Amino acid sequence: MAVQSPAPSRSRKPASSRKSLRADAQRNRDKLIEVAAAAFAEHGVEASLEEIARGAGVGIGTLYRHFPTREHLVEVVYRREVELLCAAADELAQRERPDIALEQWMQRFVGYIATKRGMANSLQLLYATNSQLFAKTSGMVPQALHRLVEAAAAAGLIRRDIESGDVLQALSGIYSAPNSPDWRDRSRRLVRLLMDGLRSGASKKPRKAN
Amino acid sequence: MAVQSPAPSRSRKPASSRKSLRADAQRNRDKLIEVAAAAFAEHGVEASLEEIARGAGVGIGTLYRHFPTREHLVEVVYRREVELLCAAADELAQRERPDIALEQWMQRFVGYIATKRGMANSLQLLYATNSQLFAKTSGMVPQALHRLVEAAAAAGLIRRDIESGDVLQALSGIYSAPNSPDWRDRSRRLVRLLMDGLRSGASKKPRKAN
DNA sequence: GATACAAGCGGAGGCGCCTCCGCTTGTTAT
DNA sequence: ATAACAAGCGGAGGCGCCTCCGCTTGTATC
Repeated sequence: MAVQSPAPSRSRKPASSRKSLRADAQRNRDKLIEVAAAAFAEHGVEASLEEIARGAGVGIGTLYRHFPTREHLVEVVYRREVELLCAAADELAQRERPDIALEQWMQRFVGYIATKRGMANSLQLLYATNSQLFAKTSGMVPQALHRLVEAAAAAGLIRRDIESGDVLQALSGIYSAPNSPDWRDRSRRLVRLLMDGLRSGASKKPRKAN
Repeated sequence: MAVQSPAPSRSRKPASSRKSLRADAQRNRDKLIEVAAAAFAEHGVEASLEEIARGAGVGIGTLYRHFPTREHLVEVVYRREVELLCAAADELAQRERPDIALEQWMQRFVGYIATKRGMANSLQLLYATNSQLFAKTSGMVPQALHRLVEAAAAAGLIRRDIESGDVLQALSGIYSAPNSPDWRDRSRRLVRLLMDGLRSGASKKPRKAN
C-alpha cells in the first residue's frame, strides 16, 4: 500500500468537464475544442494542430497537454458534436411542430455526418482500444431520432406504419450515397422527399402552426 | 490523338526494372530499396525516409522521385522480399535434402513474416486500390511451400497424409502467436517441432546426406 | 573526342509534429 | 492582502515530410 499524497480537500465545482481543471485551463480546453471542430470541418482530420493552437490563442504545448495525440482531439470533438446533435433534437421538439422538428433534425443530421467521413480512420483507432465509449455515443443518435419520430407519429403528423429504425436506414442511404459535387443540395432534397413520404399516410393534414 | 515526342530508338537493356532507367538512376534505385529494406526491418515502416536517403548516399529528392509516397517504397520492398523468399525455396530445393530444404525455408518464412507486421497498414492502403498486385505476390508463397512439401513427400522424407495447405496453416499459427520477448527462439522451436511431426510418419528414416 | 540535351540529382526551404523545461498564474491557506 | 506552490503555459528546438528548381551527368549523335 503506497502512501498517498495529502489529497487536498477539494469539494467544489465539478464544472463542465470530468476533472476539475484550473479555470484558465478549462477555458483553453474549451476554446481548443471549438476551434478544432471548425478546423476539422473545413480541412478534415489532417488539419494542422499548430494552426488550431494558434486559432485558440494558446501555445502548441498547451494543445498537446490537453490532447496528447491527434486522435484524442478528434474523439473529443466527435463526441461533443454527437451530443450537440442529440441535444438539438430535444430543443427542436420543444420549439417546433413535431413533423417540422423531425425534418429539421434530419437535415442537420445528414449535414453533420458528411463532415465526419474523414474522422472514420482516427475513430477506428480508438474504437479498437476503447469500445464502450462508442457504445454510448453511437446509441444516442438512434434514440434521439426515435423520440422525434414517435412524437410526430403520436401527433398524427406522419404515418404510423414506419418505425424510427426504418427512417435511420433511409437516412444512411442518403448520406452514404456517392458524394457528387452537388452533394449538399441533393441530400437536402432527399430528406424532403423522405419527409413527404412520411407525411403521406398521416391521419391529420399538416397545416401551418400547431 | 496527341502528338507524341520523338521516342528515341531505344532497344537495349531491359535491365533489372520495368522502365529502362539511366544507369546511375537504376543504381540509386536499387540502393534505395536495399537500404529501405534494412531500415524497415529495424525500425518498422515508420523509419525515416531522410535517413534512408542518406544511407543510400542520395538526396531526399531522389528518393521521392523514385517513390512518390512512403507506401510506394514499402510496397516495392515488400514485393522484392516475397520474391527473394520464394526464390530461396527453389535454391534450397536444389542444394539440400528435401526435408532439410523444407525446414530451412519454413524457418526463413516465419522470420520474414515477423518483420512484416508493421507493413500491414501501408500495404492495406494499396490493397484497396490495387488488388491484382496482391493476387500475384500472395499466391507465390503457398506455391513455393507446396513445391517443397511435395518434394519432401515424394522422397519419402515426410508423411503423406498432410498437404501443403495444412502446413501453411500451422505456420500461420506459429507466427501469429502473441509475440513474447523470446519470440524469435520460440518460433524456431515451433518450426522444429512441426518438422518432427511431419517426419514422424515418413516411409524412409532420414539419415545425414542423400 | 565534341556537342547537345533530356534525365536525373540533391538539398534548401517551408511546414508540421512533438517534447522539454523555465516561466507565469490561479488557487489555497494564512 | 500575502505568501507559497502546484498547475498550467508556451514556444524554441530538433526532427521528419515533401516540393521545387537550378545544377550535373549519362547518353545519343555526329
